[in-house]
Amino acid sequence: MSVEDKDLQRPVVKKGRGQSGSVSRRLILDVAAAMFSTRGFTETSMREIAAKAGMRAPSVYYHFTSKEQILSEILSIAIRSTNLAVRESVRQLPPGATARDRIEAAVGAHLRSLHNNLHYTATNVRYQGQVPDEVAVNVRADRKQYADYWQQLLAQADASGALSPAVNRQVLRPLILGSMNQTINWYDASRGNLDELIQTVLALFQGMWRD
Amino acid sequence: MSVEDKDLQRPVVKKGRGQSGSVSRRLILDVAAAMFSTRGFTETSMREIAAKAGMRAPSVYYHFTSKEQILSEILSIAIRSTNLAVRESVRQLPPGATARDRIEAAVGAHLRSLHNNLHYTATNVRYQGQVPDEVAVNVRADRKQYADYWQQLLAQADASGALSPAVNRQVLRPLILGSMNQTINWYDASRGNLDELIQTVLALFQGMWRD
DNA sequence: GAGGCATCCTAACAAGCGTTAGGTAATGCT
DNA sequence: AGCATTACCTAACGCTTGTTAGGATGCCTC
Repeated sequence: MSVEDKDLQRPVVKKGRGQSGSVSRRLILDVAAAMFSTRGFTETSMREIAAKAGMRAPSVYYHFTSKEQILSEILSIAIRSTNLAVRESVRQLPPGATARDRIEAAVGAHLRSLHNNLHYTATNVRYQGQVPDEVAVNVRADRKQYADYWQQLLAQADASGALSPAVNRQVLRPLILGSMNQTINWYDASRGNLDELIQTVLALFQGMWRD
Repeated sequence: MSVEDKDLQRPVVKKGRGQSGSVSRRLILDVAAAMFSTRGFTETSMREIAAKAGMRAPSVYYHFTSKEQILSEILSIAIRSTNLAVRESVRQLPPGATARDRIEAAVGAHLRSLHNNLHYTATNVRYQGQVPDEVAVNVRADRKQYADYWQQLLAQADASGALSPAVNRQVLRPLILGSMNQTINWYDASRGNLDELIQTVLALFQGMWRD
């Protein structure tokens, strides 16, 4: 499953003189995500985004009301797809799964989601510190929801006595999530496949468990 | 020891109509680092940097040849000070120190250096993926030198059989360094003091060691 | 006290930015 | 055939940007 699959159910109707509307929209998001994640938001101009999408800058405004809306939508897609993938992977665990099983499944799903929709998630990681404008209030809500889910996973593990007493509960979640997110800056297939990365992360983090 | 101490040996001479030259220079670097790390490089204008340094934009060009030179200098200061602090902390270890002792000392020194000169190092972490222009060739050299030092520490640990066979050697170094660097995005004193963070990181990474 | 240098200033430039206004071509519907 | 709608276009706006040119001011030296 790629980033988002809505408006792909009905056969795409094509009017106008260019592409179908939803196709162009998605194309703009794709090229914008690619440029935002590599060059940066302010460093990428609407004219460049438009050019890579096969149109001129003002035409982009037919699909989006502003440059910031493009960013906001990219961030939402990134957060929601990861959120969904992680929850789904935990949900599919067998009934007898322990808290540790759940967290390890979540780690794998998070890393897989990160590197599958790399441009979207990399944009999100890059602009997690601060979104340019106040426009992204819903983005902050999405982020909080995902953070809360992890907090819940960790709280369950803690309650079941699975966590090592040596790790500070206050820093564990951001430390784990930050470690995984940072991999988008350096990891590529030349360092081994994704499963190897996941296994190494799980092995490295073994210190979080009680013995 | 703060970020850099050169031109503080001779008594600062004051001519001209403003501050001493080296004082203004350093002030510009400080305010620029603060703004680059929080708002971003392109998002920060020369006029804003100048205003926070108590002058007008063109006056900045008396001290620096371009905006990118300011960034380049901030990055160099960040990398070199961390490089120095980490090597120094390893060097001060007692003679009988193991490879694991050395790496754990390096982890502590790296985190301490990160959060001591936060604005400089945060700027460096933020723009590690790609420095805006080709100007930063020396920056890349500094980075490589530091990365090589870590590679050497890890190679020694591996040679002495200290590393767990479960961790992939290809990804260990960027994974560890990235995990630590990412802490600048969320860690502050409200989550406990720095020593607690260091202890938790060391505890979390326990999985990298054999048994 | 005059010259020289260090440190700032004002004014202004060209280029690029996000965005708006208003027009045009291509398709589907009736 | 004609109309409405969709999806693009060109032209241009006001604004901000990094940077340069040239000048003023204050301290130090002789």
